[in-house]
Amino acid sequence: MAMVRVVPDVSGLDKPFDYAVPPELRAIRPGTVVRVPLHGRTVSGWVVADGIEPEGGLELKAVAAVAGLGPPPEVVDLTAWVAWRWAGPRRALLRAASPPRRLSALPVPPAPGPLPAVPPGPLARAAEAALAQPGRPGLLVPGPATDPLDAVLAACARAGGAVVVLVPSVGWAERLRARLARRGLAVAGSWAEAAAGWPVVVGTRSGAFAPVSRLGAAVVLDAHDEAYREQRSPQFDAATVLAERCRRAGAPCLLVSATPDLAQLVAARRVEVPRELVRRGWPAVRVVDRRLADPRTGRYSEELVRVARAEHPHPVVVVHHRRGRGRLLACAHCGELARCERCGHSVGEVGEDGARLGCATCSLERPRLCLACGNLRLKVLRVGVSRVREELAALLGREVGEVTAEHEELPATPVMVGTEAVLHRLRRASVVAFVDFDLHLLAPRLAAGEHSLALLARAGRLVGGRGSPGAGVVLVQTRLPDHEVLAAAVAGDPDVFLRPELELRRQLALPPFGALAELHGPGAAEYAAALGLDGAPLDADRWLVRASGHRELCDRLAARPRGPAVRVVVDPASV
DNA sequence: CGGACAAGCTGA
DNA sequence: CAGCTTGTCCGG
Repeated sequence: MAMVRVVPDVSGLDKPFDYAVPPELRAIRPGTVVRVPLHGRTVSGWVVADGIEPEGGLELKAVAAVAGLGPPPEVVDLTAWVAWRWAGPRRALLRAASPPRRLSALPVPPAPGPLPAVPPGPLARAAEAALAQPGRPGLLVPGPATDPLDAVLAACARAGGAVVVLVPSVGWAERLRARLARRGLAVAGSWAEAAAGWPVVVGTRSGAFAPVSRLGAAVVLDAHDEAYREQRSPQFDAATVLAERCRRAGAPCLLVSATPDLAQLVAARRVEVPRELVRRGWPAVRVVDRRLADPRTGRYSEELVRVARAEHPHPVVVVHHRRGRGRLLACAHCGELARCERCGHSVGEVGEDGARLGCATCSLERPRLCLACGNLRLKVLRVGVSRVREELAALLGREVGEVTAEHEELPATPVMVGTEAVLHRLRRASVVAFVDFDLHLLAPRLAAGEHSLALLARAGRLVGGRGSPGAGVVLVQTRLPDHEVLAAAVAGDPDVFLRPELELRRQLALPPFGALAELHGPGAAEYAAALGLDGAPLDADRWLVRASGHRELCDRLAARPRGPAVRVVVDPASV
């Protein structure tokens, strides 16, 4: 009797089990969703392998039923690699690769239409050159405001299988689907259509597992975007997953990013985009040196006030990366930092007028006074968005709106203040001004520079490329005016930052040279020791381990099963 | 995860 | 020592 290996859809259980396949269930193949008996109950699971050889003396139970369609066999194999690469359970990946609801039949695919013509133009030519060589992914680095559509069309114009296109957000996916449909391409709008053979699939993060069985090519737009990183374990990066999938399928993979991350820069084959196209895709960036500014005169430069007062066709967006009002306070009398008495984290002003103090970590609130000396006068060391909004409204003498991830509606005011969320939610601006860019440049994480440059690129998309009609300006207030990130943005050339940064990482043997994993939980120290890797504690129950590469790191992690007392993040972003 | 079973604690 | 809690193991 045929036998299959099944990964049960049971959380906390990351282990395959073997079952016999009764003759009447012959539709079973890797990927099929089945019902199987396990420990006295019947659970769902995925077939991950067939043709299993019986092990001596073990009486196998039989698969109870076929529950529906699942990922194609190549994707099932891919989930095993992803589980290894990010040291996490396979079940979550099989879920991401499966239809959202039970599905037992596929629609009839559309008749193959004519392939779109490759649009003339330098971006399409560069994309074609990159797509001509499978193996390593090709990397295109246009400007952030350069429309990447031609690169996508160049991929779609290649025959030989379905094209998978990834974009970072759902909204972008919808817009791109509509644009491709207008050019006569049949774009899959569901799991079933992708599985049935629609020629183009546009998706977000989980699109890397799209159920296409004949992959022709793949394109990842804004390949550096943090949205490609899964938040739950295993915390895979969809761009890396799709590149590996292409490698296995022998299909070309095209990464497109104005600000590629260093790992992609090393892993991919760079295909040059004409210099002038790149430069025109970067916004005009004005760096405002705040080194000589008196901290007491406020945090708004003359330039910022001038542009905010002027009339513009689109909003002026002021970006500040902390929510709330006063975010860090100290006693004006004794200098003690205002901290939470329960958890020790800093407390900020909460409520309409900031009359109370609240903890963002444990949400405990207390009256606005110093715990050390009882003084009622606290001074604000770091302000939040609400405070910036109040100050700007007073300074400009006009109404100023506020946008954070929490505000449902976008304000209609010509000037608005927001956290980074505003750059995701707004499509167009005349000015994007960063109040304190040093918060980004000096953020305590390895990729602070890359993220800062990506932030400027995103702002550039709102104001438009330099020289394009109606283009605005990105204004950056900083005390680090010579920082390479700013020099790169001003020059419209990311390599000004990326080259020296890559060299620095090489010298320090930091990623992308070598691989890191963060372990946390009460058992982190013990587990770090058991791995036999170079390790260092970060704090009470967080450890960082380092290996020569992912092969060594992931093999060690896979070889040593861990208890629930340790959580593992491969390629941690927070370091 | 969730059931099975063993070992530990409590009270009469 | 029954009756209950807590912990550990295991599932095909």
